[in-house]
This record gives sequence, structure tokens and C-alpha cells, in this order.
Amino acid sequence: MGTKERKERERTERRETIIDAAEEVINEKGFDAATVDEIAERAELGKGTLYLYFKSKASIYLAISERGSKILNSEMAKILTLDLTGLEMLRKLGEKYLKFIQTNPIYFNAFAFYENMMDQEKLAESEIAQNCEKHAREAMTYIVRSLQIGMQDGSVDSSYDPKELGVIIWGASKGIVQMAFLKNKGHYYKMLDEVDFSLESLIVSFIELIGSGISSKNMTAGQNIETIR
Amino acid sequence: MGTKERKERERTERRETIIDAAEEVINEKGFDAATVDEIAERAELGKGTLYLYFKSKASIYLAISERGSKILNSEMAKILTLDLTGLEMLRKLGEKYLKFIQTNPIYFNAFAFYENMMDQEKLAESEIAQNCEKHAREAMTYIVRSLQIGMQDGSVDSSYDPKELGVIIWGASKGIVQMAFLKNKGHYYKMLDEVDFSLESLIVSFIELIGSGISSKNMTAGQNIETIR
Amino acid sequence: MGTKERKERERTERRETIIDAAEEVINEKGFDAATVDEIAERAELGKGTLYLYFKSKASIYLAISERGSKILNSEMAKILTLDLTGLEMLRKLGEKYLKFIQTNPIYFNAFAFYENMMDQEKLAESEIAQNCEKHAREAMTYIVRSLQIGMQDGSVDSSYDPKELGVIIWGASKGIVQMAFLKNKGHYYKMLDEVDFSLESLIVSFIELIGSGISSKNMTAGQNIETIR
Amino acid sequence: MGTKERKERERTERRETIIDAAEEVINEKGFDAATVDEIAERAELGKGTLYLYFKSKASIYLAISERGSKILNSEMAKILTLDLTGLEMLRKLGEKYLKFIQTNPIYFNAFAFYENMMDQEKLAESEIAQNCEKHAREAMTYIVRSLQIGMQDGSVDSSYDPKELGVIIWGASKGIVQMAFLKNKGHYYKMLDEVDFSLESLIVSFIELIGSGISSKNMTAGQNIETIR
DNA sequence: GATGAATGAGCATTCATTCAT
DNA sequence: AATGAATGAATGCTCATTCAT
Repeated sequence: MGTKERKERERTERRETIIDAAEEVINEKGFDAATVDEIAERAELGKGTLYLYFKSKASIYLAISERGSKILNSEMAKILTLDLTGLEMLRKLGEKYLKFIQTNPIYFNAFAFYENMMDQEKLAESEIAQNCEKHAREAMTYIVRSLQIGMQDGSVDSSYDPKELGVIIWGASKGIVQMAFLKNKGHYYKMLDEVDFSLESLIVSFIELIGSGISSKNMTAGQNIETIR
Repeated sequence: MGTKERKERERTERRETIIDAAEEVINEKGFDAATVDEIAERAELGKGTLYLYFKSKASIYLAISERGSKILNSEMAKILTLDLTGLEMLRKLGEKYLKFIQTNPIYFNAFAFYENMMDQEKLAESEIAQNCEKHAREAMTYIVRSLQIGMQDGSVDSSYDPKELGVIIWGASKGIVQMAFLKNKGHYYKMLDEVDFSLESLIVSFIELIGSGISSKNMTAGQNIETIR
Repeated sequence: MGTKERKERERTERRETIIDAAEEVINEKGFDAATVDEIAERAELGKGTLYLYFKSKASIYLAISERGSKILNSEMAKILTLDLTGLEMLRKLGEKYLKFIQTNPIYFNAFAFYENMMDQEKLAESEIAQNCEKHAREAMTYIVRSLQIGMQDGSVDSSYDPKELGVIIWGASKGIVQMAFLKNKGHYYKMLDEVDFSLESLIVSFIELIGSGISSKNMTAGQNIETIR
Repeated sequence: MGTKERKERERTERRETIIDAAEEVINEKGFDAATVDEIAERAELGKGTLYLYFKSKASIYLAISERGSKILNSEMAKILTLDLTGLEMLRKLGEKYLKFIQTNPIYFNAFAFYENMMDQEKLAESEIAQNCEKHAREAMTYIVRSLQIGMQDGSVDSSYDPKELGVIIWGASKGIVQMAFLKNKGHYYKMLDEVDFSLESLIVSFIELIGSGISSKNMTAGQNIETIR
């Protein structure tokens, strides 16, 4: 009997419907201004029904974060399967993250929401939050893996601790994207306007920087070698 | 007669008193949970008095950001006067920022508040917000200056655009500090717990990374030189 | 299944309950001093529930006006069906209005509130306000009808414009009732105390005055006689 | 030494300055929306100074009413000195009231404020309120006097009680003016728009109506004629 | 007398969540 | 399972009035 399966499938579909509606409304108005009433209306469901699927308004937002991180992860996972050096993988991962946030800006805020909401025990213990954390951990793992691969194939300096390096690169990437993100929203540092750096160029430059550093010593060394020769 | 001067001084002092109280309360409860009543009570002032000095609750928070960025800037400014290479200055600037946020965590959130509130025209046009922006611009300038100095003294690769590099480093630093900051607050990536990276080590490593890059090519070059010798 | 009907009925009943409570509280304290909290408490409903039925505190007051004008109109309508001369109808209408205000003083202020609130577009566009206006128009129509009937049956001088006359009589009646009303409230013109005119006698005299004018009969007669000649 | 006189004069002048400012501000914004701060600023005086001259914001409004009724009375008084029949005087009085309100609309509301504020003992006992009442009494007296004169000179039917008649006419006039006043403010009975009655025509018709009544002339004439026979 | 800084009482409204049907 | 009517907690801000200088 497929009744159970059908029920299960319908439940999942309805859940997705709610998240879809919530994404729309929150995208338009922001989390605080978005009301549960409007999300329910957009989902063409009764308000009470939402609470059959989610414990609270915040947990709906967490579910958005969960969905976003899941999508992002699945795309990052593919990169790990490509035939590339570790350093090239890292660059691809960065580009993927960049493109993802540009295409789905709402997830950037949803991720931030997840990160900042972890204070409240209630939410942190929820299954959704657990998944979010799992996804974040996975994302980090992809970075660390690419670094490990790079160290193995010689494209990355193996004197670093891959985990520490991963944390740094992950954090730095988020910081750069956030800055570019704020800039795109039109406000924030007018200062940034003086120099017209697109989000792309910033990330590209960052990865390049990570690759070779800014110290002139190395280049000098390289040049010296050439000179020596 | 110094009546006018005294009035002016008293006004400034009371303003500071309010900001002090607000820092305390917001630190304890967060901005949303903090009530104007409690801030007033903590400042030992009438609620209406607060509104003689600030237009809104949000503008008090902006004033906290303003104060924080002013303090941070004055400390960064000193570094620019030291007899150091540009790259060393950059390292010092990073360490200063790190130490500052660690000592005054509230400013981290206040800075973020400022950045995110710039949507609302009303606030963005206020004198306080203008000052915040000015300070942010100055902070960025310190970084760019250190890079320019480094390019001049040979400690920084001069093939980069100093402004673009500055934006990247500023954004990346904030991202790393934020990540470490969330970790310190006890929540977020339990994953980070697996590897015990202190905020200090992260930033130090980041600056080191910026200095020499992660590509093994460079180090190899350097090592080669030594090897050659 | 009469579920829908029952729901509808319950909704109407609850609405009436709220208006009842509001009438009580506003009667006791006046509109400004009356708080939504107290109205809700008196209605034995949650405060939020009131806002499911009314958009604002002001609209509740408008609803009181709407109710009052509806009641008054239905009573005035009956008079138009009586077998009387137009002038007698007019007298009955005046007496009815007088009695109504005396019995339900709150409606006098509610009517005035309605009249003065029409500045604010938001309120003026509401359905309740529309009804109030409709009722006011009807009330005026009753007066005009009685005058037209009187002109037809010879009890009213047909050289007047019935609409203009109606406006004048309606306005004048309200002014007299207001004066008498203020007097009854115990304050206002102590002067009125010197002469003990009851509200009744004022209105009765007014209608009598309207009927025959104050010019000395001789003069009027004289003019007529002259005209006859 | 005229010091005392000068002081007294200055005090009176400043009081007038405050009332001037209050009239302006209240005229622009209405009583509730007008703030004491703005009145003080408009008067170019400190806020505290206002309270040296008036007990409260409401009492300033009462003072406006007082001033208005004083001006109106002085103009009405002149009419009583003219060489006219009582009925003509009454007409002039009505026209004067009408013109006054049209020229100084703020006084209409101020008068109403005075009438409605008499509930609160505090205000009612103030000297200003006493004066307002005195003026109201005087205004009424002028009407009664004109009626008495008319009864004496034969222009007014002497079978009425002049005081009762005065009250009725005073109340009726205020009601008509109020109605026309609301109409002028642009809102209120759209119904009134159907018939384009100017305030002037309403009052003129009203006085005419009072003069000769609305009963058909034929009937009145007929009765008189019959009486004569 | 004049000032204006300080005060704090006072209140409509929103909206996430619940629960009877 | 689905609903949506009912709830009530929760809060920033205004502004008339006071009083120390």
C-alpha cells in the first residue's frame, strides 16, 4: 500500500510550498517585516497549517537556510569530483559560492540568520538547525579537502595546517562577499564607489592573493632565481 | 563667563553617560531586547531625556558604533607613525583590530548594525551615520596607506592595486574575525571546536598567508634559494 | 448546513458587543480618556480581537455614530408614514430628534465626532463613514420630505426652496439641541439657568417660531393685506 | 514713577504676543497637534515663560476664545446703538456673527472648545473662563435686547418671551453657522453640495424665516383677516 | 522675570502563536 | 489534517509641565 508514501510525499511537498512562499515574502520585505499571515496567504494555506510544519517563524527562516546550504553543498560537491589541482578546486569553490550568493541573495541573509540565532537554545536544538550545521561543516570540509588535495598534488604549500587554512579561507571569503554584497545593495561605504571593484574581481583577486601572497619576497626570490640563471 | 562652555561640557558628558548605559544594556540583552526604559534607568535619567540627545533608539546604537570606530581609528592611526615596513604595519593593524574587537565585543555588532541600517534614509542622513562612514573610510585608508608604504619600501608586491588589495584585506579580516567571534560566543560551528584555533592564531595565520600566499611555488622558490646557498 | 450563517451571526453579535462596551466606556470617560484596553476589558474580549472587527479606536467611535444614526433614522422614517400635515410631521421629527438625544446622549457627541473626523481621508473612506454619511443624508431627506408635503398640503409656505429650508432647519435644530445639551451636562452658560427653559420647551418654541415667524402678526397681516389690496 | 504701569503694560503685551502665536499655530495644526514648544518658539519666548502667563495649554486656548468673544461683543455692541428697528438689529447681529466667524474661523473652534471644556472644574473656575462666560452672556444679552426693542417698536411679535426667543435664535444661529462651516472645510455632508447654499444665503434665509415663519402666508394672512373681520 | 533642560506618564497597535472545531 | 478566530504581551515615543539657575 502506497498510502504512507503518498502521505509522506504530500507532506514534503507542502513543506516546500511553505518555504517557497517564505522565501518570496522575506525576500521582498525582510524577515522582521514579513508576517506569518502573509507567508500563509502566499502559500495558499491556513496560518495554523504552517505551524503543523514548522515550530515557529524563525524555524521557517532556518529552513530556508537549510535549503540554501543544501543546494550550495551539492554544487560544491561536484567540484570535488573534477580533475583539477587542489588550488584550482579552491578557486572553483570560491567562484561557485560567489555565483550562488549573487543568484540567491536571500540565502546570504538566511545563513547569517542561522549563525546569529544559535544563541537561543530552543532553535539550536531543532533538527533544522542541526542540518544547517551539518551543511556548514560539509562546506568547510570541501574547502579543507581541496587544500589537502592541493598539498598532495603540490599546488598548495604543505607547511600549513589544512584545517586552519580552511577556516581562514572560509571566513575571509564570507567577509569579502559580505562587503561586496552590502555594496551591491546600494548603501554602505560610498568609499567603495571610488574604486569600481565588482564582486567578481574581488573574489578573483582574493584567490589570486591567496595563491601567491602579497609579499614581494617570493616574487623577488623567483625573479632572483631567474636572475641567477 | 564660562557658562556656555560648562553647558556644552555637561551636554557632552550626559551624552556619553547615555552611550555608556546603552552599551551595557545592549551588551547584556542585544539591541532588540534592550528597551529604552532600561537604558534610561541604567543611565539614571528620564526616558524623555534620552530623546533630547538622540532621535531614536537606533541612533543610540549608531552612536555606539561611532564611538567604537573613533577609538579604533585613533589606535590605528598611531601604528602608521611607527618605524616599520608596510607589511609589518599591516600586521600590526590586523592585530590591533583583533584586540579591539576582543576587548570590546559590542562594537563588532554595532559596526554590523551600522552597515545594515544604511538602507533607511532617515538614519543614513544623520550626522552620527555620517561620522560612522567617515571613520570606516579612514580605517580603510590606514590599510591602503600601509600597503602603499609597503610597496614603496619593497615589503609588499607592488603589482597589486593598493585600493583593491585594501578592500580585500579589510573584508577578509572582518570575515575571519566574525567567524572567530561567533565561535567565542559559544555557538556556531561546533566543527571549529575540533581544531582549537584561537582568534589570535587565525588572524596571525591570515596575515602570514597574505604575506606569502599558499602556493607552494613561492616557498619552493625561497627554499630553493636557501638550498642553493 | 448553517455553519456559514452561524459564523456570520456570531460575528455580528460580537461586533455589537464591542460597540456596546465602547459606548459605555466612552460615555463615562469621553473618547480621548477612554482606552482601548478598557473597552476590550468591558467587552470581555482580548484587545487584539477588537482589531479584528475595527481598524482603529476612531473607527469604533464611528461605528457608534453609525448605529445611532441608523436608529434615529428608522424612527424618523416612521413619522413620514403618519397621517399628518407636513408641518406637523416637521414638529414630530424635531421632537423625535430631541427625545433621541436626551435618551442617548452619547450619540450627540458621536455624531459630532463623525462630522469633525471627515478631514482624515483614511477614516472618511471607510465603509462605516460611508454609512454615517448615508444616514445623515437620509435624515435630511426626511426633513425635506416633510416640508415638501407641507407645501403640497398648504401647511408650509411654498415660496421657500424645500432643500434650503431643510438645511436651515436641520442646522438650527442641532444648534439648539447642542445648547440645551450642554446646559443639561451641567456646565456652560449659567446664564441659561436664569431662565428655566427645558430642552423640550426650546424645541417646541423653535418649531412654533418656524411655523409662524417672529414678526408681529399685524405687520405680516398688514403686508398681506397690502398685498391683497 | 511709571515703573509699575510700564511693567503692567509689558505684561499685557507679552500676553498678547503669546495669544497671537497660539492663534497662528493652532490655526495651522489644530489644538491637539499644536505643541507648547512651537507656540513658545513662534512667540519668541522661552517655554517656561508661557507658564508665567498661562496655567496650561488649554488656558491659552481659552484665552483665544476670550479674545474672540471680546472682539465679537464690541462689534455687536455698536449695532445696538444704531437707529434701527429691533428686527433689523437682529438681522445685523446675525450678519455680524457670520462675518466674524468667516474672517476668523479659529474663534469658532475656540468657542466650541470653551463650551466643551467647562466639564473640567479646574478650567471652569479660571478667570479666563469666567470672562468667556461673561462675554457669552453679553452676546446673548444683545440678542435679547434687540428682541425687546423689536417688541417695543412693533417689529417683533411681542407674544414671545424675549429671553427664550434669544436662546433659540442664538443656538439656531450657531448650528447653522457650524453646518456651513463644516461644509466650507471641504468635508462633511456631500449632500450639501447638491444644493449650493453659501453661508451667507443660509443665514439670510434663516433671519428671513425667523422674521416671517414658514407657515404659508395665506394662512397667516387669512387668520389675521378673519380676526380683523 | 525668564529660561529650557529634564521629566515620565500614558497608549494604540501589531503579530506570532494557540486551540477549538 | 486543516483552519482562522482569538489572544495579549510588548514598546518606542511625545509633550505638557516643572523647577533649578
